[in-house]
Amino acid sequence: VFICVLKGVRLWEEGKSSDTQKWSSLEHKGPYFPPEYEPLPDNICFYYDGQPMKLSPATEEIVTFYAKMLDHEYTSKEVFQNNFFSDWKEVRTSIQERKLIKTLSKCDFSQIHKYFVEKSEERKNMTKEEKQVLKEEASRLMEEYGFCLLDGHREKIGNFKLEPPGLFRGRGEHPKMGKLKKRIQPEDVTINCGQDSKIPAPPAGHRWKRVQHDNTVTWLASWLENIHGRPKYIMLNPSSKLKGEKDWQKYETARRLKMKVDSIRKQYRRDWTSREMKSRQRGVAIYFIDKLALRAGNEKDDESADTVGCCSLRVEHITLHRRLDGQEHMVEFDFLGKDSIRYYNKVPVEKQVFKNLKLFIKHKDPEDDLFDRITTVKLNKTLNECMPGLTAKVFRTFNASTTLQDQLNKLTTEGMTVEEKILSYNRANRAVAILCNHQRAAPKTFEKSMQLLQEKIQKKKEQIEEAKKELKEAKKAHKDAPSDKSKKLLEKKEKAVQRLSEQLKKLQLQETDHEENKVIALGTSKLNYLDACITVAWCKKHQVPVEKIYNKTQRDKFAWAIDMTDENFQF
DNA sequence: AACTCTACTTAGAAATTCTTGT
DNA sequence: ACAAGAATTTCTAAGTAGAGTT
Repeated sequence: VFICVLKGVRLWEEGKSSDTQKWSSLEHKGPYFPPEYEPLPDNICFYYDGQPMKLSPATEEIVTFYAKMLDHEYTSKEVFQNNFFSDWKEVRTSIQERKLIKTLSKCDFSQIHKYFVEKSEERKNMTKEEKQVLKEEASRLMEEYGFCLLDGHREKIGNFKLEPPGLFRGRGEHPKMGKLKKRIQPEDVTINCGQDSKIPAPPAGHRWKRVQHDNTVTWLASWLENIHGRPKYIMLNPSSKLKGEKDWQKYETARRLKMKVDSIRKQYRRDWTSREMKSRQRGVAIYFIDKLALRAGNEKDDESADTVGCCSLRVEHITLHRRLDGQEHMVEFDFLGKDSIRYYNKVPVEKQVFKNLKLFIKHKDPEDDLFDRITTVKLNKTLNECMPGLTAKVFRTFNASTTLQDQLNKLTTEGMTVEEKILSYNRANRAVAILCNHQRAAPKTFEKSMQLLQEKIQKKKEQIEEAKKELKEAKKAHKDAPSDKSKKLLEKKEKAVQRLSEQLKKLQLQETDHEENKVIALGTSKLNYLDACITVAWCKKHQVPVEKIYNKTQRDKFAWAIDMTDENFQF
């Protein structure tokens, strides 16, 4: 028995080490700690109920966090104010502070606020030389803390600076907004490094929480963040080999799904008519994930914003329309997804899906789960049985990359200029961003820049009118009294009209592009969902320099694809 | 099977730097 | 040379999902 157990353990360990060992040597300097708090100068003061009040450094620091945010919308929210005030209260040590400060509305941070506004103004107005000094300082820091040695290679770290203390700003209606995010002490930090590497030195007079040598994980340091008590990590930059290989693997999994997707689609359609409710729900859920690129929708606690994904959709998030906009069996989705970004969509669905949805919502309240018989865990288990490595999120990657490839094929033609090809690429990229619902707040300068563009267009149109008039005159002159000179003039005027028309077309194209990008964020899909091999192959096939599509960071991240992809690559 | 813990990817906002037109 | 606007980088929150625990 003993031998069997021993063998079992060995086998398990070997199995584990062969596919979960992430590195064999790892050395780094540990995280960089943000600078200590610098107390306010004596002439800058906090006022309570009209009276100046000197605060202890600890409470003063917290007050500066709030004061700095004063002209941000956040500080006008009651939840934010209450969370801030109660966390601030807990840090107050002096009896005077505890006794006196009773309500936020009597707190006056305006002098402190003004002080920081002026400070940042000063920063902006620094001379070139002063800025250069700062830049060098930063690059020295990067040089010292920004890299690690992993398996003998110098790799860039993604976030070597620890997060400074401040007030927590959640996304959307977050119940914890305004809470104090505490300063991280070395005693909070776990270091992970190679067994025989040099152990990073903690700041003088301090010690690490723990030093471990676990090569089954990729992080260099971790701590528990105090708002939710979740772990945070210091990890490598996407340009690293470790991350790059993982990224490549992700797209290879998505490509395997391509081989399997027909049979999976057949299966979920079959599930729509299953005797079992859970199979029907699973079938419809996977259909949504596949068709609409919805996220899985894990359960979440109520200590965060109320957002949902597919499996956590509630009855109130969909409306069924027998007929809508001239189409049958329409489902109207309206819910807040990740980062409280609104998902709003009206989609026609198969009759059987419509019937099922009606069934799922029967006798339920608006706040009940739409899919009450399934969870993301069960759903992923089913998917994994269809194909090893398949989970809900693979569908997003698969559908995003497939869409890019299809759109690129559709939108690119040989006669196009490089500029037109780039526009096509952006269009294809945009189709993906829309599919994945990647939105952003409209840029503050949007209206202005749009107006500017429209003025330019108007001007161009006037120029064209003018040029046409001149052309007409030239024509007439040439007809009345033909001569070499009149002919030349005519040709010149014709060219001018043509040139101006082209410029107008370009401006109008720009206008469309700009308008369409108003609330669409292209970056997220480009960085996380689109197999870089598709882009690289397209660039090669159509002689578009890859730098026109990928900036430096993106080229670093996708080095693996740029190196190995030829123009015949198919996703 | 529910719950907890952990590790990793994905996300938009904000800050910073670069580019462009004047 | 400089200011405005665009592009890029930084920051860190918020997801997904696997594994372990009860």
